[in-house]
Amino acid sequence: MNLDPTDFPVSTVISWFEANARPLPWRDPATSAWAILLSEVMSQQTPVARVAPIWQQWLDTWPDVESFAQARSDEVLRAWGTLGYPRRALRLLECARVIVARHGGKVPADVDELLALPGIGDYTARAVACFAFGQNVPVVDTNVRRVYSRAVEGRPLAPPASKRELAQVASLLPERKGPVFSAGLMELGALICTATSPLCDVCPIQADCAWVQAGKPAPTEDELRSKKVQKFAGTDRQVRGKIMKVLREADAPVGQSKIDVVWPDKAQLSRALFSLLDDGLAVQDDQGLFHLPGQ
DNA sequence: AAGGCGGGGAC
DNA sequence: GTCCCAGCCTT
Repeated sequence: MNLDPTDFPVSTVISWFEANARPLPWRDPATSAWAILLSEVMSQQTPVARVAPIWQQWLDTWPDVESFAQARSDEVLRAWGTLGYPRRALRLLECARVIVARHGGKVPADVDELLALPGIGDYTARAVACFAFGQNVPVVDTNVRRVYSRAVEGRPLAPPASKRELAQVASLLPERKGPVFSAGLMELGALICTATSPLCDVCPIQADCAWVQAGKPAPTEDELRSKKVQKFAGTDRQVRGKIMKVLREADAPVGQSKIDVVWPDKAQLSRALFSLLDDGLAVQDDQGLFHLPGQ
């Protein structure tokens, strides 16, 4: 028994959000479009609670896109710290340089122009268009997919991201208050309609939720099979992280011996190191020493 | 469509 | 230990 999208309790979500929104620093109305873009990129796969303090420090160091565009890669990677997926930091630097070089230092408001920027995909482009420029475009992140999947389709697990969901979520958008509605959907997914233990008892749209009405069915075997969480312990990703930590904390180029101690499997260590060089996250100088990229 | 890519906190 | 997180990019 699905919920007809035209019956989705839009105004309930909006009023719930206005009463329960977390005071995230980038929700200050004075936040610039660049600072909002920065918050979105940092929040790609990193919980917002970890992002907030780094975001503040970052803007203290580089208050605007022009100043950041002149930063050196090694400064940027150190400021990024342990937010994870440091390729995002390099793409952010490229992104800022494109905004300065091709958009006169102004973050573009057009979704297609945003999509053309390095590191900006379907979610982030629309989040910036919506939250920085007030446009009524669908903003679909993991929270929105989960809320839509449960409340409208009665399915316990959000399906893998697809273009179809953009149209589905677009069909829910109200005429005027798209941005606050989208922020509300995301917040509902982050605080109430959570992945593992949703707080249905205090959910403002519980009475309309197709999943609740269906008796909160568990995921089917097929749905579970399509999930599959990624391992971390023992993967190249973990080894890369350990090497990057050495490079971030070094005040001079380091020799192979400083890298050898972070991981016992030499073949895997070598593979991880080469992949970092390939990604431009590490550089080897003419004496064979390793360091973060400069420039 | 699938798989790689960090790291920390909740359980 | 497992699971998740305001995804993006390449293949």
